[in-house]
Amino acid sequence: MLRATAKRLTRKDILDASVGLFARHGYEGVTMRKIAAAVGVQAPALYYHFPDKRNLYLAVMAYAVTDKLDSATGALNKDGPPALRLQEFIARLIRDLDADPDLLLLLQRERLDGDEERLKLLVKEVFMTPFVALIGVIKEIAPGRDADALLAALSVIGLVMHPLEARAMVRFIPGWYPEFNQTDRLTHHVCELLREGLIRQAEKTPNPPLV
Amino acid sequence: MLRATAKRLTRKDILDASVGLFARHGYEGVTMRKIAAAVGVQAPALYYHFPDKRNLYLAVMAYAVTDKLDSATGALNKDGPPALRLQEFIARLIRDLDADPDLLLLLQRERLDGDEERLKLLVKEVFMTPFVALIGVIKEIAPGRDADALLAALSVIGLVMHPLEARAMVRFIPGWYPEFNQTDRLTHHVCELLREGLIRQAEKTPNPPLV
DNA sequence: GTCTATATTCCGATAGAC
DNA sequence: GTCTATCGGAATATAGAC
Repeated sequence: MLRATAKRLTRKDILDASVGLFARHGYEGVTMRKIAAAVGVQAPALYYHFPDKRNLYLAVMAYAVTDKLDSATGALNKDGPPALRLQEFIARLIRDLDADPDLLLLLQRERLDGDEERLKLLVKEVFMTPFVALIGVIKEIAPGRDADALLAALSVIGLVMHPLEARAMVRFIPGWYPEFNQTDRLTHHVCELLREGLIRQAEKTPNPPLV
Repeated sequence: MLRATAKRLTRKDILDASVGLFARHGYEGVTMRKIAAAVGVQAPALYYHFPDKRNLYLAVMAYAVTDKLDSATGALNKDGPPALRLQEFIARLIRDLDADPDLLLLLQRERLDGDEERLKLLVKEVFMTPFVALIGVIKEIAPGRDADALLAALSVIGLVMHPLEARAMVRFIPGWYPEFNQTDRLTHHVCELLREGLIRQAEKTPNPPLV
């Protein structure tokens, strides 16, 4: 019940109440009645503001993702050494995704449920600009390997998103501690992995003994 | 219509027809009628084999994930240098996830929709063993950094899964070519990233010129 | 072991009063 | 701009014939 006092609904009231519901339960798992209850009205009131459920969902998606990657993207377009710009991008992306769990959930759901048209639109309006900038920075960092820059950009995004996406499950792994959820720790780990790799020490130790 | 000739249904017929439906549309997006249609029977026939929709879904999950990570896990437990075991694990995991798109989709959906109890069970029955083995190998590779081994294991999984999960969207990025879907190319890229890092060249080039 | 028929509930969406 | 009342359809699940 978001409207304790106000009498009239605004479009934004409905969107604010809907984002979390669609993020947690998905499009099919949310009903117009439940949205209405979350806003504090009866279901038909929603149809004054949105023509149908699908259009409400599309508006929610647009509302939830708009400008959310701008800060991280800005780090890529700054001046300075590309390696530092990349690390600042990672730090900001982790910070912003951690601060907005609904955004992370909606992106995952859209990846699963979006049809070709919706996925193409999401890429065009949200991911294209940061992703292309990320590829550019990676090409600056490793000029000789342009062909793999797109895969490397995907790897960076995966290093950032997967630990956040896996939070609900990984806490059941033995050896997990709540500190692993700290964003600065994840940022530090990802940046160090990108700087040092993971299995360089083994390369330096020729022929480890067979166990 | 899977049963062109056979008269009687088996439990396995229903599971085979259900896996793809739940993977593509999610629990709420699939109806007992649609499952029945895919099997080639009327909906009530399903209730002879499963008590309700929820139990059918749980059986589908168990059926879809059982033993699917055994090959990759086996690579971790072999003899030999840990760095090679890790790379063989990555190669097998990418190969097996690529070969079974329904598995990848179901795991993502369960991560989003599973309640605490179901997530805990999934970790215990599916992810615990390979994940702990992966952590062990990583500790062998980088003995000095045990505290970060869990984060490193998460990173490895993210490097493998994210490019596969993002396939539906990444093809709309300029510069993408179908060859990026080749599993051996992804495997090679991930292993090289883990060996070499991504921004080492920049470290070796002190003070790159400001653009 | 599967069918037809159906009970019950809930869905998205509309009509019309206020 | 929101309400009550309701339509038409589809959902899960059951009953009972065969």
